[in-house]
Amino acid sequence: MQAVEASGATAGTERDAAAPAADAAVETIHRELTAFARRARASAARMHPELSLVSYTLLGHLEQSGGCRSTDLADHYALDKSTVSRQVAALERAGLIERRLDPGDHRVQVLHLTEAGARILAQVTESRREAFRERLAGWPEEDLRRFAGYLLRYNSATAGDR
Amino acid sequence: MQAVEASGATAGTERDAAAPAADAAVETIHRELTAFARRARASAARMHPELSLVSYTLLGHLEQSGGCRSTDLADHYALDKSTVSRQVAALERAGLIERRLDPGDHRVQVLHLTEAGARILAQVTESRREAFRERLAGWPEEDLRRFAGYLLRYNSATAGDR
DNA sequence: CGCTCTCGGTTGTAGAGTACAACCGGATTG
DNA sequence: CAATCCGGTTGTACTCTACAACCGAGAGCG
Repeated sequence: MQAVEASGATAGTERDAAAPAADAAVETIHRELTAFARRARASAARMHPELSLVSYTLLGHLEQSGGCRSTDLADHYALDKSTVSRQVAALERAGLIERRLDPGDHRVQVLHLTEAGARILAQVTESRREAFRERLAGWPEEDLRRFAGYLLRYNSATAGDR
Repeated sequence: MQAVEASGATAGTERDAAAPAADAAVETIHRELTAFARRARASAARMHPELSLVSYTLLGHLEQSGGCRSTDLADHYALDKSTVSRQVAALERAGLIERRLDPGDHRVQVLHLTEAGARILAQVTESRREAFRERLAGWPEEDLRRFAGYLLRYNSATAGDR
């Protein structure tokens, strides 16, 4: 890896006089992930006023899973079922998803992307991906792969408890 | 680096038949950062009911800068000045910060951490850091350093436009 | 069968975070 | 001084979210 180090950023707090380098790294990860998170919503909203970050991830999950229940979404994203219910209602109103009654159990409604929903999702995904690609332009492929791997590892470690 | 790769996670969408590996990595980064962001607020709130993610970052900036104006905070975090105004009001009400009139310019009020504010901030930082440390336990130091570096690089690239 | 319990989902209510627009009062400049 | 700029506050409205109460459909049991 190369001159990433002291690129100013928010690196201000010279911490750890005694702590090992690993602690400094953890601190940086903490700070930078936090900074990213704080901006994500607003920037997502700015990029695609039509599809909030939550709606986007919900649609994404629907696509990936090929249809699932509201409860599954709530579990997966650690959201209250009422929240999901309203989000889903909005997405349905917008014509991006549809509900199909489960013939086997009349309590459940299986959610599916509509054609329009799939289209919008693909479009937003592409535009988001493009934005990321731009920001990551110039990174050596090796670094990209490693970065992706780290994020996967980090998120999967935290999937449960957060 | 080691077996981070196909750790299942959300890596589901086997994309890129034709796309280079770099694209796959970008896609993963995109997905995982998004997932992280979506959870951050709620998990932060769960961890420290007393200090929201925004309040936390605001206090952090105050500490780092050693006092600044509301406008600076708004600029730095791409927030509306009204939002910052209310956050600041709340933080002041809670006794975590104080306003000092700039003797040179009676329009500006320089914000400073109070003793209590510094204490709470340190406490929350420590607890957050501990949570991160736990999640990152077992990572080789080399990976931690690289991960931190990547995040710094990523965030500094996006600092302006987002 | 009928009663209770569980479960998926909706609705009522409330609070945080945010933006935009209008405004206020001190500072700057012509 | 008048016009303007600038830091900050207030009014308003909307979204996201949680919690709690509720509804209707299965499931288990006497």
